[in-house]
Amino acid sequence: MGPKGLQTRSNIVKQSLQLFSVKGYYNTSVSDILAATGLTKGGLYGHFARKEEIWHAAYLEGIRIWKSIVFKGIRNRTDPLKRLEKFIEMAIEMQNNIHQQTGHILGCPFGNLATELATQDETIRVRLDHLFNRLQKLIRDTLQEAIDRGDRESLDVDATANAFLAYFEVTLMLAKTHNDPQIVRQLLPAAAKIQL
Amino acid sequence: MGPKGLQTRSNIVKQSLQLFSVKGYYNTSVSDILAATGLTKGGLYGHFARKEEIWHAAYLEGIRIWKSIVFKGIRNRTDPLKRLEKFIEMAIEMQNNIHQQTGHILGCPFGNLATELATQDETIRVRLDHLFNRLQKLIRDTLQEAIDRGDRESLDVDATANAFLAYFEVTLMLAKTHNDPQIVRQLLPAAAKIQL
DNA sequence: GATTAAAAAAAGACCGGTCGGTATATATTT
DNA sequence: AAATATATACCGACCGGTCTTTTTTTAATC
Repeated sequence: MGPKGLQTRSNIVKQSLQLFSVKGYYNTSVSDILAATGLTKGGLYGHFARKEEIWHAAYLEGIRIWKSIVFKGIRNRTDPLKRLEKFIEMAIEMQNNIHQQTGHILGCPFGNLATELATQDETIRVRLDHLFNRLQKLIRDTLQEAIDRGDRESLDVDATANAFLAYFEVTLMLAKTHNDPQIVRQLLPAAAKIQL
Repeated sequence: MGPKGLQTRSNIVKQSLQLFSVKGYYNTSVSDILAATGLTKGGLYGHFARKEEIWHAAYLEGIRIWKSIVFKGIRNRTDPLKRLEKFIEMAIEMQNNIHQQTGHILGCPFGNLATELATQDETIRVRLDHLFNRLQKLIRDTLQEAIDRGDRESLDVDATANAFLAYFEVTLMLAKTHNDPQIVRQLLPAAAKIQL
């Protein structure tokens, strides 16, 4: 695979991620991807054998991007509670960016996937289950670290981590139905402050 | 429309609601509905002109059923906080029933709709926005009633109502990815107790 | 730096199947 | 007998995917 091929493949993944995020998996057709990339069938299927494989590559790319954004402002911060606040900030910024690009509030891409595909595809369901478990563990560990450092009085780490995730997901969902980027800015930090 | 027709129509709605709930809107084909009802195209399209109309009827039926279940154990209770607890109980029971029938945890049907269709269909998005606003108002009013009665010390009604809804939605979503009806029984009341 | 042949990439025609939806004829209720 | 309900056959469009041909890129040679 030469440099040209790699670039095209990368573009397929990028455009597909956008489409799957906005339209969902079933409602995104291969033709949509062709239109977005400017390719034809032959060109596309030279890179991926099935639509499902395109989705998988886009999924991995989505996680990569998400990590890079969310953890960008988090490294080098020693205060664990500040890390959680920064996490919220980055999530808000991310939604705003996507809103500017697409005109839509998309919500949490992984929550969306869970909703659409968890009852349809067992492999995807298991993958998402792991993802959410890891995210919950990350939040729990961060809270525990805050307690150990003495930044916080003791609290129910499990319940608080669940609450944190819950605010996060549902705020994004409500922002989506409300179709208003402002509501994320208002709801998410306000709700998070109850627990932090 | 004679009694026979009414019964057939009712069955179409019932089966479609089941299918849309499990498979989502785009992934449910008219053929799926034909197979579930035992009808043929002619029979079906005598009752509904478009797939979208079937969905709309199923949506209204879904709200009707949801209300009947959730409010069943709520009427005649004067204690507002007990009503919220009963609300949670009924939601758990509902998920368990559906799990027994379908083998799946489906999550909140309205949350699912919001996720799949809010960015696709503006009419549906607005409808769901109203629905969630009403639900949030209902929770706020119930909390305020508890305060007014002196059952509860003063609290941030807005934030607590948002938290309540958040726990509710996200617990159902995690139950879906975890594919375990038990987790609803564990997570939902535990999380709710933080606020109530 | 131009020439060239092999390899990679993309185009385009085509496949069977399914999509949502229609028109008309036939049963079945009323 | 009239009205209602259902079956059957069919429509064009699009679905995801394959196959063969053409173009373009790549790397080695001069």
